[in-house]
Amino acid sequence: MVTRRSYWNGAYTSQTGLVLIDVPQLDGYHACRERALGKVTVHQLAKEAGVSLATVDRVLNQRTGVRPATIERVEMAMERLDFRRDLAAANLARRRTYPICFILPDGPSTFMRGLDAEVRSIAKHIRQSRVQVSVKVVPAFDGDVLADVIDEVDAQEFAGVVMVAADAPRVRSAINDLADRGVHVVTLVSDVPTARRLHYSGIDNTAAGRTAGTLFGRFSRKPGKVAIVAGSMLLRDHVERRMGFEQVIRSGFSDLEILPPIEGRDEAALVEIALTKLLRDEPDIIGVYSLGGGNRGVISALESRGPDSQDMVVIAHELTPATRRALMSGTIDALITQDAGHEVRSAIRVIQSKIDGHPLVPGEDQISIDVFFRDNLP
Amino acid sequence: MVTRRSYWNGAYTSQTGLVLIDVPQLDGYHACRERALGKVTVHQLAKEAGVSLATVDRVLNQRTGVRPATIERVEMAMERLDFRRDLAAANLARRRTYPICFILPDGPSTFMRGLDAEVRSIAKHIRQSRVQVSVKVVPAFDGDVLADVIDEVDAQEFAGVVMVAADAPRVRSAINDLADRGVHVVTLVSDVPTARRLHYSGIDNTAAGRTAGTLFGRFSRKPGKVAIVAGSMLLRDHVERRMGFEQVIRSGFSDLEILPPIEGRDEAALVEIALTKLLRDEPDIIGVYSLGGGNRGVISALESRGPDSQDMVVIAHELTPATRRALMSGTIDALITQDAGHEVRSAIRVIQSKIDGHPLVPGEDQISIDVFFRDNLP
DNA sequence: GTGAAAGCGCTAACAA
DNA sequence: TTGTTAGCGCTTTCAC
Repeated sequence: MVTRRSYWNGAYTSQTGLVLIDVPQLDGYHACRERALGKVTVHQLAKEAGVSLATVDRVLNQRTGVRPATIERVEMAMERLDFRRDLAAANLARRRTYPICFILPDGPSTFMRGLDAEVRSIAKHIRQSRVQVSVKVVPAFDGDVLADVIDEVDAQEFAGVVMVAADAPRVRSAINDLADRGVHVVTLVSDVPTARRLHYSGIDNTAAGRTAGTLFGRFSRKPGKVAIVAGSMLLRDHVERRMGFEQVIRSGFSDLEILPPIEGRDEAALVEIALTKLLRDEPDIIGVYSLGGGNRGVISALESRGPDSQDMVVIAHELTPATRRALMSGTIDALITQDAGHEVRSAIRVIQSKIDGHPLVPGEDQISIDVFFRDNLP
Repeated sequence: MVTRRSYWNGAYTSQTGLVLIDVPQLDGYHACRERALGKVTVHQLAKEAGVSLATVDRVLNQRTGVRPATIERVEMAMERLDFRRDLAAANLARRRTYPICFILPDGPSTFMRGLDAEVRSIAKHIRQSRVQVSVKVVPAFDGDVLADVIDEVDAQEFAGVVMVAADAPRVRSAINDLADRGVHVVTLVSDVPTARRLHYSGIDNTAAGRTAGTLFGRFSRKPGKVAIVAGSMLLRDHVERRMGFEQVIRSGFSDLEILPPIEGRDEAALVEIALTKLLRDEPDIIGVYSLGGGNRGVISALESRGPDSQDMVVIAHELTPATRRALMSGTIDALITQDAGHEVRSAIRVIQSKIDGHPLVPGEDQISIDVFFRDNLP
């Protein structure tokens, strides 16, 4: 029998070098079982404190009308019994539901259509957990309509609103008004950091742009010009990606010159025409960075040029059937993406835990930037 | 007033181009509110079907002892009322809990210590949702002890077991036995694909290795040799990463020669000595790929060499204080990582939904490969 | 200020 | 084969 210190904490003894700890206390092997069976309830808590259920509940929910001395007694008892209230039971008794509204942009963007589909799919799957999801679709690239729609949201009807937010002044104040009406607002994919939204569920787009910049710089083998293709500069995500990209290229790869962006409003045909023209006019272009809108147009423009495009460095955002194909064929070198499903689920959980008044499990709100090459496509 | 088809589905009419849909049916603006208020319960269902609560319950839970005709009647009523049972209420009545045991490797690995801490933190945060997490720590790199510990798991005590699994024959059969005893087994970080585990919660390590290979190949500017540093080849994760890496280098970057791996068992000191020696003996080494164990040793070996290391391509796995610093300082060029918190939460959810007999929300079990450069560190 | 009692939506004895 | 009834753990009237 050997006794030794383990690397992390505490000591253990056994031939197998095994240790079993109940979380968070280190009270030995049987801790788990005891706790599992002897779940402490409000009844036991009331008995221990020598008060009634109602009083326990008042203390638990910090309601008024309880003598300080009584509060003290209940809290002591909670401490002694290691009481934790059962959230599910509490919510059942409260008949609490989570009515959430998603506001998503309409338009031809494959990414946005996918996001929409994701929301509906998730909505369907979580209806048994009292989450009721509605979806509103608004015209893309129109901050005023978006602001109108936000203004129209009935604060009695929805506890939370999740939106792909355009960063326009009217939108910002509409978000603030909505928050003031007591609705939890979460921005999705594209943020309005200066508005009083509860949370932003999306990637750090500046970091994503920097990632694209690093990849671009290190993949390219000769000096030259870089074409940028954007959807619109109304959504902050593209603005930030471009900024991050420029930061890295300017500071680390000064032999590359970034051209002014083509704004294609997610319309593949427009993008294709504009990019084809640009590639013809500027023979020094050594690569393309597509911020996310109109990828199909980028791909067409590149592929119809033929072998000239072969040694171009092409980096794009979002994983769609088109970009996947282009990545496999070599037209695109790397894809920076975000998992729309993660973002939607995370947004819902943030609102849920806010309503529950229960802290979010740490990290539950983190959305990471995915990078794909032809070799690691899922 | 304009009527037009939207891009995704159905039609909408309004000046603002706004549409509000309840999921999943498109039954107009008020659908959400109606459903929110008029939640269908087993009582209403029983009344509608003209049977008792108990019978409804029998049908709902597919218990025996109900006449086919009665089943039919209840199911028709469910259909008619669009009934969905409230999972939380059901689990409350059942007094269902989720006792889950994590089996994690001991040892100096910063990643594993972080994983351990993550499990404990998450465990603490989800206790109010009837999830009871225990942690066992076993010596790393010892398949036999791991198998013993798995054999010792009490199937009455734990509904699920999550483990960082060594891929050894005894471990595989221990997992199968455990599964046969009715315990849901989830592998974490490193898989045993041939065992009857319910799920693997971790990244695709072959794809991760391929990603490393692509980055390495494209970042390197001259032919030469590549040093590989591994923890141990008992865990499948390192084996697979190496395989993926070699695939890409062999097929796409044939001017690079991969050296046999250094096995450091996560011991920084050992790794440092071995790598220092290797770098001295093989002057043609143009870069290092560290599969994940002993990164601190890799960094020390590289940094103590001084300026010679500057133009080396260095790719490593896992984000720790040491690798973060090295990435910032330029010693490491890219980091391939996994989010331990995501993996742990995902593992728990998979087990929970299995116990609930409720399908997992799609994508909830997906773990993505993160790629970090100095420019996009979180 | 405090307590008794009736639910929340579902399950599970135990009868019938 | 079916129904009645008493909970699960917590909240919430409404009395005292």
